This record gives sequence, structure tokens and C-alpha cells, in this order.
Amino acid sequence: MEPVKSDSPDPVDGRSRMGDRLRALRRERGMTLQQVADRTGISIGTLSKVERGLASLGYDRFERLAQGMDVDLAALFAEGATIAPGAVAAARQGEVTPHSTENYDLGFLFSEVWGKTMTPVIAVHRADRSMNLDSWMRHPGQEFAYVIEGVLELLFENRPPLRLCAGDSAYFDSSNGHLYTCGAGEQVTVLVVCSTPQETLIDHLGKRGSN
Amino acid sequence: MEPVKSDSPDPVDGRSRMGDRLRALRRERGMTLQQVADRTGISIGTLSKVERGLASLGYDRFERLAQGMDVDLAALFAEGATIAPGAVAAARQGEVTPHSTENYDLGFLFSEVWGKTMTPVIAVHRADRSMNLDSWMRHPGQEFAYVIEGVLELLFENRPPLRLCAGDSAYFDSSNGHLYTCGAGEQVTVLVVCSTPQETLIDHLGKRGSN
DNA sequence: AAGACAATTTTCGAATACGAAAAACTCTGG
DNA sequence: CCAGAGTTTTTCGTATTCGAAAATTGTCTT
Repeated sequence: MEPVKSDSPDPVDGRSRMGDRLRALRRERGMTLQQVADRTGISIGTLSKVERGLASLGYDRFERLAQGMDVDLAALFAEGATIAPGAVAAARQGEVTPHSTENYDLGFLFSEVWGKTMTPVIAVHRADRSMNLDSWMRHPGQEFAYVIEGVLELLFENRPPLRLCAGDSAYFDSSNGHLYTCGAGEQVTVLVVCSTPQETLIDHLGKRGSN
Repeated sequence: MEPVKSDSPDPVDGRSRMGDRLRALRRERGMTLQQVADRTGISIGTLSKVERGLASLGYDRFERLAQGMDVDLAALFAEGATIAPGAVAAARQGEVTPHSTENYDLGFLFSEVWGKTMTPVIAVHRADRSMNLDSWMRHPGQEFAYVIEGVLELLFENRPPLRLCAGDSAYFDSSNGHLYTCGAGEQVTVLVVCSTPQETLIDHLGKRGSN
């Protein structure tokens, strides 16, 4: 039986891509090889070779590198999936990308930033808006909600509801069916942060729960 | 100049943890070493040693393994603690676990909830508080900041600062050195959400940047 | 230019990963 | 208990990584 070699990734390419990534990371912080070596305990020569794709790091060196450079080990290996190293983005009040569903008008923050591991959303809901109370939201990951203004009634499929006032917050497993409604007063504004990437989240918003 | 060795991860431990992970992955799918070897092009002997922590894989073998086993390369390195399925928690305004550092008085939200993939924090900063502008915050992951009240001056090690007013927000790679200060007025209140687990975050808050 | 210093690259022995094949475990049925 | 097939572990020679130090390149300053 022949080993797979047809579409296996070219190790040289992989190495040099990783090398470029590491060099970019170092340059981004304005550090020298010496400084990286001091922080990580990896020798200068090795770092030099690795950055140029002439060699690759072993497992233990990757661990030390991640620890010394304060980078998540897994993030070092994430190709396009990570935010660009050193990326910084700002959004002014009201700068959102609107997205409407059956029950909500959502405003996605930073929807132009790629590789986010979290998705921040501003949700506004009015008391007079009709809602389909059967279409639970449900998606992988976790969710954090902070009430900016008004009173929020946070419903769960299998739990008692939560009534949250401005300044209150909730944290829950978002694979549970959940639903945001206006608790009292005319409207409520909520800042929601999901641990799910935006694309994944939008995929799931389309689906309808069917109880 | 001595290489860092005090708190560097024990390579043997790292190896055996990775080995256990890989063995579990293989067993879950009911595969033999031979089958994995065929799919990945890595020899049986090597796989055996790696699974038992007697050796570790080099970069190119990790690539082949991820491809052959249809797993995300980055996911192989993600240690997985997850929140209890179905968990729901609420916090009222002011219900925080205080944590003080050189520059900040932070309030952790939901610090009693385990397995969170995100860490929400309320940070309050007063204009009269003295700050060490050399001790940059730096930790793995990404960070989202939303200004609740006041004006925030968000400083970066290698980037121009951001001035954010109430309702404005920022999203950035938190492995970049960063620092929150009071921009104008008497004080600023910021809601910060990090994609880093709380324990990891606190570990890094202790450390001092040394430029 | 030349010298001085910082940063990077190259060199080269020791340590480690790697694959092929041999040896040592499992199992199962007779 | 043995036989025999399937699976895992061990052995051993080759290839690669690794760190220390030397050599090179780059960047100021005079």
C-alpha cells in the first residue's frame, strides 16, 4: 500500500510560510533575534534559519516560542483563520453592518475584520415588534450579553427567563435555544459578544428552530 | 544572559499531553496505527513513539497528520476545557470579582463560571491615577473593548493611539502591547471582552513588559 | 573611507526525529 | 498449549534540528 504523496502539502512551502509568519510577528513588535532568543530560550541561529524556511521548529520549541511571545500556540498554526498579527480596528458609535432576521435587527461590529474569534453585535429591540417565540436562536459556542439601555427579557428554551436591567449581564452556552425580548419600557439595547466567528454565526441565524 | 527556563513548559509533559491527545483522536475513530500511517504518510514506528510521548513530531509531520486525519491544524494544539453544556449565568450591575494590578483596578465578570472561552471585564480608570506607561499589557488572543462612559485613550506599543468616546469600540490582537488610559474628563468605564480564558489572562497580568 | 558596533547568517559537533525492518505483544480459533 | 494473523513496540542507520561561536552583513559616526 502506497503512502499518500499526491496531494500532501509541500513541506518546504509550509516551512517558509511559517517562517514568514514568525518573521512578520517579530518585526511587528520591533524585536531583534537576540530579544526573541532571550524571551523564548531558542538560540539566535535556529530562529534565523526557521524564519528563512531553512529549517522548522520541533514541538517543544513551538511551545517555548508561544509562551515567550505571548501568542496562543494554536494561533501560530491557524493559516487564514487568525486575525492579522498586530491588527487594530476601531468603530464609532452606530458604525455597524445591519443584518435582519425574523425577530431581530442586528448590527455587526467589525464585520470587515477577518479571522475574529469573537463576534460583537449590537441588538436593539422595540416593545411593539412582533416576535416568533418558537424560533429559538441556537449556535455553537458561548455568548456574553451586556444590557446598555432599557430592560431585557432573556428567554431560554429549557430554563427560566432572566430579566436584566442596564449594567446587568449574562453568560451562557449558546447552543441552548435563546431569545432576546424587550422586558419593559419601549426598547432595549444590548451588546452581545459570541465566541463564534461571524460567518458561522450568520449560517446559523438563517436556520429556524422548529418546535 | 541566561535563557528563560524558570517557567518554560516541561517539554516531556507537553509531548505526553499531545501524545495522549493524538492517541485519543485515533481511538475515537477506531483506526490502527497502520491506517493512520497510510493516510498521513508518517511511519508506524514514529506514530507509536509520539503517542507515548517518547518523541515529538516536526512541523511537516504535523501538517501531514492534520491533512490526513481531516482535522484543523490549529485545533490539534488547542487544549479544550468547555463550559458545562446548557450553562446559564447572570450578573447584576456591580457584581464583579475585583483584581488589582499596577495600573488598573479590574472587575472580572462571571469569574465563578468555569470553561469560559471569553473573559468579560469591567475596567474603571480615573484621570488622577498614576500609570506606568512602560508596562504594556500583552496576552494571547483577541480583545474587544466597548466604552460605556467617559473618554478612553487606548495606547498601543507599535501603533498610534485610539481615542474612543462612549458607544465607540475597538477590536485588536491582544498579543500587541496595549494600555488603557483616561482620555479626557474624570474617569472612564470600559467593558472589555478577551478571547483568552480568565486563568491565562491573570497569569499574564502579573508579568511586566520590559522595554 | 575606515572604524565601531549591532544584527544576522553561516559553520559544525551533539542531540533528536525519522523510516524500515525485526521483535514482541495481543487476540482468536482449534 | 499452539498456530497464525493483526497490531504495537523496539532497534538501528540516516537525515534533520539545535545551540555556541565564528563569519558576514548592515548601519552609524567621525
